[in-house]
Amino acid sequence: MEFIRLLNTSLDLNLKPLRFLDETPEMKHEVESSLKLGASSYVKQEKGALIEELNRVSAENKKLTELLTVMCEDYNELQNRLKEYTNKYPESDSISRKRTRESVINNINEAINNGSSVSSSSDEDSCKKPREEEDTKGKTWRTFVRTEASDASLIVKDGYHWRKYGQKVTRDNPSPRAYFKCSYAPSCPVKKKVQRSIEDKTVVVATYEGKHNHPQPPKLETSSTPNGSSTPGNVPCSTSLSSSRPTAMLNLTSHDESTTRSTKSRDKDQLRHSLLEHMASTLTRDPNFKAAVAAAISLQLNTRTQN
DNA sequence: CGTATTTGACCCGCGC
DNA sequence: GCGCGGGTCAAATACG
Repeated sequence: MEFIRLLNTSLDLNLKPLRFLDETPEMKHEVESSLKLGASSYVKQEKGALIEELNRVSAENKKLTELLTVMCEDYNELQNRLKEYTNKYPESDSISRKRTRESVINNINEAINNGSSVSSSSDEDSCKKPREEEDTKGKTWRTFVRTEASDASLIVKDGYHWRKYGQKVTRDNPSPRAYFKCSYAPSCPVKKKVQRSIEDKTVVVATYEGKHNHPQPPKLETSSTPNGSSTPGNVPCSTSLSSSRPTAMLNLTSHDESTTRSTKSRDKDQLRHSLLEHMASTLTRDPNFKAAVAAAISLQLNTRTQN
C-alpha cells in the first residue's frame, strides 16, 4: 500500500545537540568565565562555529520543508485518487446487516486511505481521526479508528465519557469486544461496542447505539480531534518528542475538497510553519534536551581549555 | 476512599 | 427443551 511509503518519516537529520538554543544560567556562567579567560582568537573561533551551526540548522530546516512539501503533495494525490475511486464505485444504499468479507475489507481499506490517521507513534493521544458510517436507521453508526496493533486498550477518544461495563470474546473475532456506556449523563442511553477489526489489527471498529441526550462534554484532554486545539490556528498537525524516541505525526485529514489552490498553498505554509515552530518549542522545553546541550557545550569548552 | 475497570456469572433471544 | 452466542450485571480488584 502506498500510504505505508508515506509513513516512512525517517528524516535522516543530523541530530547533534544544537548549541546555544536556550541558555541556562549555568551555561551562561561557564561561557562567560571562558570568555574572560579566553583571548580574541577564541571569540573568533566561536563566531565561526556559530556561523557553521547556523548554516547547518538552515540546511536542516530546508530539508524538513522539502519533506513536508513532498508529503503534502502525496497526500493530495492520494485524496484525488480516492475521490476518483469513490465516484467510480459508489457504495450501495442497501447495506445488509451481515456484510460480506470483501465489503468489510473495502471499508477498512477505505478508512485507512481516507486518512483516518497517520501515526508513527504509540502515543495514546496521537492522530485518531475516526471515519463514521451511519446506519440506514440513523440510530447506530460505526467508526473506524486506526491505532497501534500493540495497543490493547480499546479506547476510542470521541469526546464523550464512557464507562466500560463488559468485555467478551465473540465467535467471529478472536479480539475481545468491549462494551461501554455513556457516563457523562446518567440518563444517557448511548452505548458503544469497541472491537479490533479481524482483517486489520491496527483498526478498531467502534459501534455506537442510540443518541446522546446531552451536549458534548467540554474538551479537556480527550477529544475526537486531539490535534485540532493543540496548535495555533487549528492547523491539523502535531508533533511529540520524548526523550527516548522523537516522533512526528501529521493529521492531514481536514482538507476541504472545495478549497482553492491558493488556500491549499497557504494551508501548506501554515502547516509547515506551525510544525517547525512546534518542534522548536518542544525541543527548547525538553529538560533532557537542555541537559544534553549543556553537557555538550561544557564538554567542548573543557576540551578547548585543555588544548 | 471514591471511582473505574475487570471478569465470571447470569440472562435472553434465536435456531435446531 | 436445549445449546449457543451476544449482551449485561455485579462483586472483586486496581488505581489515583
